[in-house]
Amino acid sequence: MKLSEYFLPTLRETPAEADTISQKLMLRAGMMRKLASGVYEWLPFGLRVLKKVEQIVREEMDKIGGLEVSLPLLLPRELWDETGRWALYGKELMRLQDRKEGEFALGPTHEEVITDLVRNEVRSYRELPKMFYQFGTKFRDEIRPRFGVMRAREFYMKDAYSFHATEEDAERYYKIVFNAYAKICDRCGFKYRPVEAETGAIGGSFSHEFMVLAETGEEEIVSCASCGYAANVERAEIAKSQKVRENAKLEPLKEIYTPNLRTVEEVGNFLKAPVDKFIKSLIYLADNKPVMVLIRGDYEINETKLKKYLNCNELVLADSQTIEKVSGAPVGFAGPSFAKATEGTSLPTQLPITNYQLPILADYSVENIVNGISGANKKDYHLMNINLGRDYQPESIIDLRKVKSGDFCPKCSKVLAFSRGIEVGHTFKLGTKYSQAMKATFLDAQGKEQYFIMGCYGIGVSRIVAAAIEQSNDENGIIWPVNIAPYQLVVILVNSKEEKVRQISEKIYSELQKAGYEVLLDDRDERPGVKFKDTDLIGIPVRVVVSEKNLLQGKVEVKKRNESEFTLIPIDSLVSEIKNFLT
RNA sequence: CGGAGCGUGGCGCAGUUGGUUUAGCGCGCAUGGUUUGGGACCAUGAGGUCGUGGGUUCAAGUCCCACCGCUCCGACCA
Repeated sequence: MKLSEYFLPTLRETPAEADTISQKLMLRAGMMRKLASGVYEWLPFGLRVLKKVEQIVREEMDKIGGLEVSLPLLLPRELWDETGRWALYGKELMRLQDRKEGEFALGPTHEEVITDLVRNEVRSYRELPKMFYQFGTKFRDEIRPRFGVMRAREFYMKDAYSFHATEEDAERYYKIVFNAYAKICDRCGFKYRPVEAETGAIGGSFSHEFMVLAETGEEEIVSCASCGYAANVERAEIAKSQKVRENAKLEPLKEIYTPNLRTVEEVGNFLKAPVDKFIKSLIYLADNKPVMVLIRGDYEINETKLKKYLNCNELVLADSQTIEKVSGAPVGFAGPSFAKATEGTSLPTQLPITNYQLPILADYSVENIVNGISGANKKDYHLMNINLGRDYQPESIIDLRKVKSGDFCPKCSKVLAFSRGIEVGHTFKLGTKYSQAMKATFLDAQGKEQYFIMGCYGIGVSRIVAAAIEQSNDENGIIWPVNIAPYQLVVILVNSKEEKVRQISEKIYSELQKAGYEVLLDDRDERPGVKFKDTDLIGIPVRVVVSEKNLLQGKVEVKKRNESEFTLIPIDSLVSEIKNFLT
């Protein structure tokens, strides 16, 4: 492609809207433009990268037996009612009506559609397994689109769905997809890590996310260098600590006056007590029903774990009125014990120790707190020497904690390391969640009706493009990994008016093309500085500079984008030597 | 949805105590010329419903009201 005939609107200045590196560089390099919040146009140069990534993904899907299809974007409500997701998916689902007021959604994912197709067309175990995949635009009305195409409302994705006759086969195939995803990340030149993840709105029994490692990533992950355990922090389990409270001497419960002291920190300073003596009592509304959750003062609740345990759709911290209503005290004084003690006295005057109107859940971390401190459910009072079993009793004691630096690996007890990543792929083992809801069955070898066992597997193709930039750039611009570079080579004419320079460059350009390379020819009537700056900005892996000076020796200059040194190569051997620069 | 901010040629911005009545600057763009190894220079020029609607006023980019859009922080979310 000759740049003089191309459309590459590069920008010298960064548009004010951009915050992340990839977004800035995609705008500056003329890859995309924004049409609305979270909605982008892909320009020729950007689309070329997108298509490169798409092709890598397609090849790897085809290798593992995937069958490419193309499913509609406009999805009728009825299908989504079958699985209940019309109601459950929430505001993220873009909804619209047709002229007859029929309701539709713009597809955010296609489990319903593909399951409908398969239940209508696949009857026998003999036809299984089958894996269908597609590339297409997905719509999700993100609450806050950001980071350019990384969290957009409309984005380009590969989604795949597999159907199996048995659990074993589904798991066997899950591993195959997992390996294919790793291969895709390898080919895209990523430093990445697959991690255990939560299944979220898609559902299913287990899942993995493929994280491209980047400081700027949205996701936080933990990993264990010793045994290889890796998980999204949302998911990461906590190793249960040893019980130490046996034989501990229980001091009498005391009520103490703590005027206007609400937080663990304030009360801790006041009482000169360490934070790990505190039982933090949080009141949540789970689908509008209040629940109290206990955790040690220096830890935080992992709301994903809590939500999963409660099996609720919506989980929010309760508002102050609710807190006052259920605890009997303003915010800051709630606690798990509804036993009564009077100030200065040593014994509870009255049990019961639980309040049955308010279910109480506790994290493992409170189990070992002996003679702890909590709110007294009374304005300006806290309780000292509160003890599990004697003064309060949660319904269950489970893992509700968010991992924290210094925590140990749940598998091998070594210290966990924290890092950040960009989620470019997600694999789910779905089981029969969708096939049961949609009555999708086949006949097994015994002639018996069975539900399909399913898996689903997504890759954010547009997100991969941004992730690649996020992971590989410098102050001058993008540095494309060779496999997804829109062009591998650029030939620059130092002075495009020099007849000899022009002739030789055109010749080199066409020879390189004939040799199978994707080449840009910068034949614009611009000064060399402009061309060098643009070449660096758009990140072409190797540049060939043709100048009058070097032509005198019959040579051209070849330089890799990520190196500062160039090499002079005789024109005659350029085509044969160029491959050494592309590794 | 809560908090904050912004909206002025393609991009980045100034102008906002109302009043040089033709709204500026830099970049980019067009034409001509000089240049040609890291974002050149000179000259000439094109390009603006000052986000939208309403109001106040002799007079509104500037003040008031409403709305829309965009961005950031948070909550939330594959």
